[in-house]
Amino acid sequence: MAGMNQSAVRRVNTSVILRALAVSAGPTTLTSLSERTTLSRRTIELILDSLLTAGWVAELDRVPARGCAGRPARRYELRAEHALLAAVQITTENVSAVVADVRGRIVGRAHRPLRSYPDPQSSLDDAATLVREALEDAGGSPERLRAGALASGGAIDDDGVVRRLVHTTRWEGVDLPAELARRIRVPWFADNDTNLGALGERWRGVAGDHDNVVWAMLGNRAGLGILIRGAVHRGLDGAAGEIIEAVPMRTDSVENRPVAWLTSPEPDRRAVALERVEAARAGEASALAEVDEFVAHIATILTTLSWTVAPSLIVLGGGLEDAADVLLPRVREALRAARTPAVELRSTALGRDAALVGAVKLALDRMDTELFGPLVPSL
Amino acid sequence: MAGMNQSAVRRVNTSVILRALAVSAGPTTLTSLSERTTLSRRTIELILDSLLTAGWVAELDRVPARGCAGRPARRYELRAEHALLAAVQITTENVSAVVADVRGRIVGRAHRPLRSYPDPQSSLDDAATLVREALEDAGGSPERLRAGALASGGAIDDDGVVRRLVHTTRWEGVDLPAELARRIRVPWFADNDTNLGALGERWRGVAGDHDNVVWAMLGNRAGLGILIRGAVHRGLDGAAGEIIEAVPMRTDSVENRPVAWLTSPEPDRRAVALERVEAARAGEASALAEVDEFVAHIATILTTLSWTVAPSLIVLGGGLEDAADVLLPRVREALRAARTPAVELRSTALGRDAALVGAVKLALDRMDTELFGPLVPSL
DNA sequence: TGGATTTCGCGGGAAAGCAGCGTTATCGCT
DNA sequence: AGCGATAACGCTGCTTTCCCGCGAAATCCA
Repeated sequence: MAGMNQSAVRRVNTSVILRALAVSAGPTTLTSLSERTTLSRRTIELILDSLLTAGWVAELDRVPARGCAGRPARRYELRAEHALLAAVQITTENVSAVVADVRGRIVGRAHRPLRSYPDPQSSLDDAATLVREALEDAGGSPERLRAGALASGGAIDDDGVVRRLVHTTRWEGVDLPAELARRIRVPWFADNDTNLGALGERWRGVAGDHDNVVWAMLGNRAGLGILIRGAVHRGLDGAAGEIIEAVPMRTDSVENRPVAWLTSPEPDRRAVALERVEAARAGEASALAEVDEFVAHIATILTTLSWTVAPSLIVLGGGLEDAADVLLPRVREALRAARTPAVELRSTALGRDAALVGAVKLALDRMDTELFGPLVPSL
Repeated sequence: MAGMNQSAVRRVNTSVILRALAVSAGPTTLTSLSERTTLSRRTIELILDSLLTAGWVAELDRVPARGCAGRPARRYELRAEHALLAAVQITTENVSAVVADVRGRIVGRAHRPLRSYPDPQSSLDDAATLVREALEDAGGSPERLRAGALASGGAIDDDGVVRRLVHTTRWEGVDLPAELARRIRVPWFADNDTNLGALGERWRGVAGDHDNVVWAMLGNRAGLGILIRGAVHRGLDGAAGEIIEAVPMRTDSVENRPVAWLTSPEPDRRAVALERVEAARAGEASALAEVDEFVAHIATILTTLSWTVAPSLIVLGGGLEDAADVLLPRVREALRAARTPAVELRSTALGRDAALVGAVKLALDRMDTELFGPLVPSL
């Protein structure tokens, strides 16, 4: 229940202007910023001054605007490379890292198989190494790195602590941000990979206009990423969306049919699944039956979601996108038959990068908060 | 993406001070307000001045503070009766209205059976009449009424329009706020009764500290009210929580056993249900079996919720509270057996008034926004 | 070449909050 | 009853921040 003062106003307005610069494609003029932010020209002038000296913004040459009269406007541009963000994803098989600028453009990458998944410490060592490699790949000096975020499986709570993970207890209680900050000295954050998938999809993928989004990976592995009012919803102990924990998987269940291996991290299994999908495309009866069964399974889960979370968009990802042509129409039909609300169903636009893109966004948002304070007076 | 200016600061701070006055039990001093809001004494002085002249705040006599030295402080108090809020609830059987002050104290009531539920227009006429009666009961002049809110069953979207209602289509598309504003000329708002139950429970009930709450009515009638980050979550077309729409109810299903009539709006059926509960308390085998079956049904739904919405608290209401001693321990046990996250389970503290209390809170929040503007710059 | 258009650059002013200090009223102790 | 300690009052002056508006500057177009 904290009040506001003028410096809070300045912080908010600075952040607003930075965001306005970030969303605009090219250079921007004072007038355009003024219109979009409802702030006066003078105010923007002053704030841009401090952003210039801080290095966040560059002033470009003045160029006469072709085709319209008037004095040429000063043109400003976000120096996207002024700050770099790191994102790492750890799966059971691999660890991959990207380094991105504040616009979300990925400027460096690194990828390798994990030495030993069950062991948190060595995995986190690998993660840190990968971040350094990605930073080198980006050609960026380490001191430009401002923040990082980790995407991992399992239930991760609001503080980034692993609360639960299928098939192993060795990660439980690991404080991911703290562990990573020990290895690479910037603020770190962590979240579930499906949650970050949803976040990424809203930032740079297919979920742009939607405030309530579910990013769904359903199959052999299963998890939901949930955005409510545009923000990740973790729930108690990060359990929101961890449906794989809900039911112990039976060997005879749908999730163990080959087609459900679409979501598997193992290439061999994925290949088998894709063969089944191809067979279904070709009209082979047994493959079609298997797909139908799988679709029914997916539709059951999504129907439940439609009457509880009721997102306006569901994004299929985690491998399912490779069978989008087969799955999407069938699942849509099943949802319509179940008379659910008119939820939109799409395939991921980011593919395997979804969680990494979301992790970049997480790091970016948190960096913003650290620099400018919370935009909202916390009541 | 709107910037902030000083008048926005003043609006925010005025609202912050009003809220601080509202939550404090007795009269409050400048110093105490200053500490709680982190605003300077001077600022609070000035804002209280305008609130005094506007009638929102009263200054009380100075009384020496017993037991501690120092000049007696000026004491201010929220004039709770300065504004009145109306709340109406329409069920299939009844319509009831309350009038409350800004503290949420209910100062007037009215209640009567509904003439004809399927007919929206006559039902809304009844609702308007009841509000006038409740206002009379409160002894308040109509011009002190500032806003009103309606609680109704069914899927109600963000604009207050009924999108879906079991067993009838006659309410579909009815713009509840507009219809009520035609009859009683204040701003009106509408929401689902279970959503408002959750909101009420967080404001004046058992859910005070919890940000993610599910208010659950499960049985013959069924619906979930969902709070995420403290705010009502409606979802697409208001479908969030409308689980009764998910599955067509079968005559042989659990929801049609007598014990499930706990949630029925019909007194006769409720009486039958309570008899069954009493029999179970007495240890009668068939009643116990029925209760166990009902508990399993409830636990199934709540388990699903624990892995999707993952609230930190689930409140049982809508009639279930009358069997709390029987249901709560059994459902808790079932959830524990299912290894769900450690969600808390409680019985409603507001009982049948939950939705009405929540409606008062809804009207209050919206009135606040109308008076002081949104607290957050909308990005 | 000159009018129209658009932005620049800056001075003045208003709104809001903050810091600080002497004043005032009360308590508790002698 | 008197006196120091205490805590709030009431005010002046100051800082920060934003807004308004006007003359100047730079460009386009006829």
